[in-house]
Amino acid sequence: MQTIEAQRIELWKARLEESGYRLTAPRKVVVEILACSQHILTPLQVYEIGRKRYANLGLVTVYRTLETLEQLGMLWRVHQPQGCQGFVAAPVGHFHLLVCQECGRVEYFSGDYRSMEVICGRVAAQSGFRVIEHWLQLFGVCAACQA
Amino acid sequence: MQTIEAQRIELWKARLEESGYRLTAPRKVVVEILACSQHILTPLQVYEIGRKRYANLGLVTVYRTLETLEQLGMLWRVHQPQGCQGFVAAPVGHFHLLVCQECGRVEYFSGDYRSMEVICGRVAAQSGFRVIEHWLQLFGVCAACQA
DNA sequence: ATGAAATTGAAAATCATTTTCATTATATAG
DNA sequence: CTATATAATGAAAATGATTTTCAATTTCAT
Repeated sequence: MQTIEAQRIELWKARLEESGYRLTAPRKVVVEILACSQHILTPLQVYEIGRKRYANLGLVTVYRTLETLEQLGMLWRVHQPQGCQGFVAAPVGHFHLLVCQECGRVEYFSGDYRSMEVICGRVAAQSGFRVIEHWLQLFGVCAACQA
Repeated sequence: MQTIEAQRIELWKARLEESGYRLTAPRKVVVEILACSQHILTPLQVYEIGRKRYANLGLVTVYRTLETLEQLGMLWRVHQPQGCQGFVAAPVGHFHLLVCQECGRVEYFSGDYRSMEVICGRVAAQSGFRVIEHWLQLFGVCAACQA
């Protein structure tokens, strides 16, 4: 296959190696699961899916790999009203998340970058804050879950 | 005093009573702390501050009171990259948060409501999602912490 | 192939939060 | 104002997610 997911898997593996991490079997499993998932996955979910492919996988290793992938910018931790344990593939470029509250499906959208800058600038001027980062996230129900 | 904070304390107490909750000493303590705080506070911080005023205060009661105040719409749980245990007073009206990453100070700003609606509408149309809720939050360093 | 170093998984520890439950405080009826 | 039903409390125990520890294993440069 030469899908987006397949490309992402290769990219993530290459990035791990470039960053000095060894390409181990458990790491490959975690990478393959998350690079292909369009749903938010918790560490436990990754562990359970992963064990079907690699029976000896440890939950601790899942936690450690998720942390590494997040630090390297490949994963995002997703915050939701119901909890903040989930991870999804970080998009390439400036995107925001749309999350289905039923099934955890995630879509990426490009916020209006211009107006976001305007808002940040205005808020910075009024508050005296130096604004560093912004979060914009939408929640809803995906097409499949509406049916 | 007849400050905003004093008004908020009275309002929150009244709301608790209206909603059928008893106005107990521990609840008053928690209300008074959070109605006056301009910083994000964790349950443990509320507990520690509260014990100075009411030595017998229990941490469990703090948790329960925070939950109640959140359910009644008076408190917001604040999500941050570093963690999601903090609470602040919910603003009256449609506002977003600006959070100082050094000290946890919070300011409220009104997002551009119009353009937010536009974004939600566009994203809904493109994705097939029914969009229910949005989060917009800015992070930075407040004036005091920059000095 | 070899060996140093990184990585692993199991078990134990930790930390925040929730549940349980006997005791206490509240507010309402009398 | 007192009695009383009930809500609320706090201590202890339980839970659940995450982190630490550590001996055994795997990886990869030599």
